[in-house]
Amino acid sequence: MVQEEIMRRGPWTEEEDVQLLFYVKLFGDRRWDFLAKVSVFSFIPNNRLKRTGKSCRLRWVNYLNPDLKHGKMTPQEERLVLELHSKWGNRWSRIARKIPGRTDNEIKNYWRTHMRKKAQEQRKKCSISPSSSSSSSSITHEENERNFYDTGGLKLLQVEGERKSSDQEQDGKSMKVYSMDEIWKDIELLEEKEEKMNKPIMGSISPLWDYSLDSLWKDFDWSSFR
DNA sequence: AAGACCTCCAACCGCGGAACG
DNA sequence: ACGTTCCGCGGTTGGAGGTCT
Repeated sequence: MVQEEIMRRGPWTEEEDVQLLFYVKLFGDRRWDFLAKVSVFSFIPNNRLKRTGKSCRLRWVNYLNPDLKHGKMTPQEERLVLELHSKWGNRWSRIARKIPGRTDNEIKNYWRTHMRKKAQEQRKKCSISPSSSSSSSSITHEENERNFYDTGGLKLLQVEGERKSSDQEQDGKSMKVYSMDEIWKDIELLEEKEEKMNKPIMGSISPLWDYSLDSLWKDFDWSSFR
């Protein structure tokens, strides 16, 4: 299609963000393809959003949505991710739904980088103590690392004695680490503190976000949104 | 100082499934 | 029932910025 040829790709500009916010405000955050198509034919030349519906949705879901938190994962959130991943595996969107303000992409990225680190540390341990890799095991370190991602790092975490395994869960034995209630309580406490101090504890917010997009939120009347 | 390497994360791709005509 | 369109998900990639040597 000719239209696809003029579609922009790559990083979003601030101008595009503003345009997307405008169209989301106008049409809601559901009909992405429609939104993208309509925006291309805008009568206002500078307001034409040359992006696919898919790209628009991604930008909104992962960045522009005002419900999102930005910044580092808190220890509470990290624990929650571990807990939920051990339960559900790589069901990122499902995990994300249980962690307010975090996206599946964010959690996925977090998991990949942090769990890779853990896997590498584990690999080091393996190489230091070759006895641990018995001759009966034909699993290479690379495979081990891959297994770590695929299984949610359960095997390696078991070695570390940090977390319970889903196998155990299936056996009906539950090794208590942190209950969901405890985690949620932790988050609530943290948020309470945050309110009292009138200062966000939940991660550092990107200066760009703070600086340029803040004004956008003010301009939009989110209460009437959808 | 500078090049190599690493980490992080935004964005893309491909696929499956739901919705709709 | 079937084909088409759209949406959402999980996996992957690439670039920017940071750290190491």
